[in-house]
Amino acid sequence: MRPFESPVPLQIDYAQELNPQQHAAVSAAPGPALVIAGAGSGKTRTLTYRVAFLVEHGIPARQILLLTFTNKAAKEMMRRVNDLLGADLRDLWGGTFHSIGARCLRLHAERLGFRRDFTILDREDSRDLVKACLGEPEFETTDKLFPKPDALVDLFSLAVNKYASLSEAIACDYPQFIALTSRLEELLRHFRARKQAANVMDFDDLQIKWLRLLTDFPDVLEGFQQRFQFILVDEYQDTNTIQARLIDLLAAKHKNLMVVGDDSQSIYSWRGANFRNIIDFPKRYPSAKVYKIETNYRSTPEILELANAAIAPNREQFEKKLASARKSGARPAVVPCNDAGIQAAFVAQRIMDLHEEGAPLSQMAVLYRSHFHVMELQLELTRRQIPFLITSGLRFFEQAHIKDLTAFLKLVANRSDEIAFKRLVLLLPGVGAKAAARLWTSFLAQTQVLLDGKDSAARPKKPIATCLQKSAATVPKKTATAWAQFVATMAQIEDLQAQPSEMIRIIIDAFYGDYLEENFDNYRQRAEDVEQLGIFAHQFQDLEVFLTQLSLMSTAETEEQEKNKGEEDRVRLTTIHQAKGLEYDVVFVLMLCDGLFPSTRSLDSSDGEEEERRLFYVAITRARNELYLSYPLLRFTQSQGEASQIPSRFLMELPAGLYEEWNLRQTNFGSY
DNA sequence: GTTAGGGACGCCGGT
DNA sequence: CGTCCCTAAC
Repeated sequence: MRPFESPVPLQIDYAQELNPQQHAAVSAAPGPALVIAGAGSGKTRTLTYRVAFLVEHGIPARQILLLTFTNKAAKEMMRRVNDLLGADLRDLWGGTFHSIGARCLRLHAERLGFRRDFTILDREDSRDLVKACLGEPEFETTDKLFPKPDALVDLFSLAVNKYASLSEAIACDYPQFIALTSRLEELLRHFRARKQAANVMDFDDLQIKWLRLLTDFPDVLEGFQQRFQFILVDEYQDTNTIQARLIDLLAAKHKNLMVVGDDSQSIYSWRGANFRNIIDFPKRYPSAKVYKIETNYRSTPEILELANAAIAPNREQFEKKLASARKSGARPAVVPCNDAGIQAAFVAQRIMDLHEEGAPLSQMAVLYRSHFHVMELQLELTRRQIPFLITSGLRFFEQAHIKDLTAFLKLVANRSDEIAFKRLVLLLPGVGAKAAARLWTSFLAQTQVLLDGKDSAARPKKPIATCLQKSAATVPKKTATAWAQFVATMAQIEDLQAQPSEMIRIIIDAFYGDYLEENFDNYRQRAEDVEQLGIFAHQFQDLEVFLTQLSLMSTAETEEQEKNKGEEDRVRLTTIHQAKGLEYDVVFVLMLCDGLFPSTRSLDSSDGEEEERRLFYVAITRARNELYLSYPLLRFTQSQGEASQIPSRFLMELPAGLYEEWNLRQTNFGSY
């Protein structure tokens, strides 16, 4: 394809609104391009303008595919393009690899032996299903060392994400299970068969089956290649092997592929991300143009210098030098504290001081390596009544009560969903694992009674409630009342023809409200959450779309809902992983002790330390104006009680001139 | 034979 | 804070 010639006068003055490096990338000629965009250099801005640039040059929105790390990022970019151009971007496909995968798979599920109304399993669901497989007679074991369902799910997932066979994954990452390889392979076969029978896909299936769809069905591949003439990928450094192959296949025809990333911010190798994808991109695409964007608009020179020094020990990276465009500010502070309690007190006090000087709480963030590092601080903030917003380990919709509710909807959408079914009947008093399994068998038989005979497609589906009714023989006596209530609820919601918010209303009124009240002390809080879910559901007319969205929404996105609850000014508490792409005026990084950050478990592999260092780099570069790096000298541990801590090796690596060491004892220790 | 409740232990990260 | 295992109760 020839370089872009503007057929019409352009609305946007690109050279004016972008710096020269950004402008070069945005106006790149068609063909493969790699954009190395350092932290805070306007990566999102560059991608946004690139989309606008394409649209202005007459590329129809439906021919553009935009793959991002979160759905929120995709939405945000499309909104910004819309603001820039006023163009209609509804036809532009933008989202995460998982959500775009789900979309493609829905179009062609039959080719892979699934129906297009498949539902999506989260990690817990997968674990439940693996557990169910382990309950089959052939897998019964008394071996205490046999891997737990959690470990099995991890193992199966890692194999997929590394695009390796199970035996390769075992040999490479779980050598302790080598002797079990053939049994585990058999188990995996069962697990897969059961997923297919239940018409469900887990997160990994949304990638691997999408890839299979493209490799096994040339006509399908051809269709997508034809459609997606321009492909843009954000956060390319965090793609795994499958995702890189997906992109390569989709772009193979037109080769109009622009990938954007920062090799220094690759922090997801533990879930299969392959950092070689970005390093080797120029080798895979010899004609690729490489653009570097190296001006940082976010951080003060002091913070940026510290960041550059922090990442310097890493061997493998693209040569680049980030320079700050900002005026000088305060040097970052390194703050040793006696213990985690003092550390929490220090952070809380500092937050209060800054807030009194006029800094909004919402512009401050506390970052940490692992969720449990923040416990003491939560207590301290609560004690001092400093409002905070925490992105905890559990996402909103992974909470039991939210999952209970969605299980109703999932079963309506996909009556083969064994996992949803069992979850629901387990809510009933007197029903445990055994009764649930019996009920499922009998329910399954009932749903299939109508399938014999001819032309099942033309026949109206037998209502779920009727199938349940006919399974009632296997219900324990004391469950009878609850069972009737359950069946009645199901009868009501399946009449509604895909009105998610209506369904939720009925489930709460007819069944789940009572259940919450009987089973939980904090039922009010939980009831409020499910109400919230009902409100969120208002935006959706279509049940499948709603469920897909819900399954694939990240923590950050669910918080959008939370935010609407109160406009209160709050400090942000988050893991570094979840803070990716975000920025704050003031950043605190906690628990910089060797063994916690870098974490011991990451140091098994030689690449582990480099990845932890990149994580440290990501943490530092979230800060605009002020940065505090703290660690406790003593820490209470499970095994040894009070143990003295060694400061993180990442702190030791920093040249002393780049930070200021605070001594809480000498200064105003009393107030901390 | 099952289910329900209580106590002990262990924790990296997330679509 | 949540999962697992054990034991009491049905």
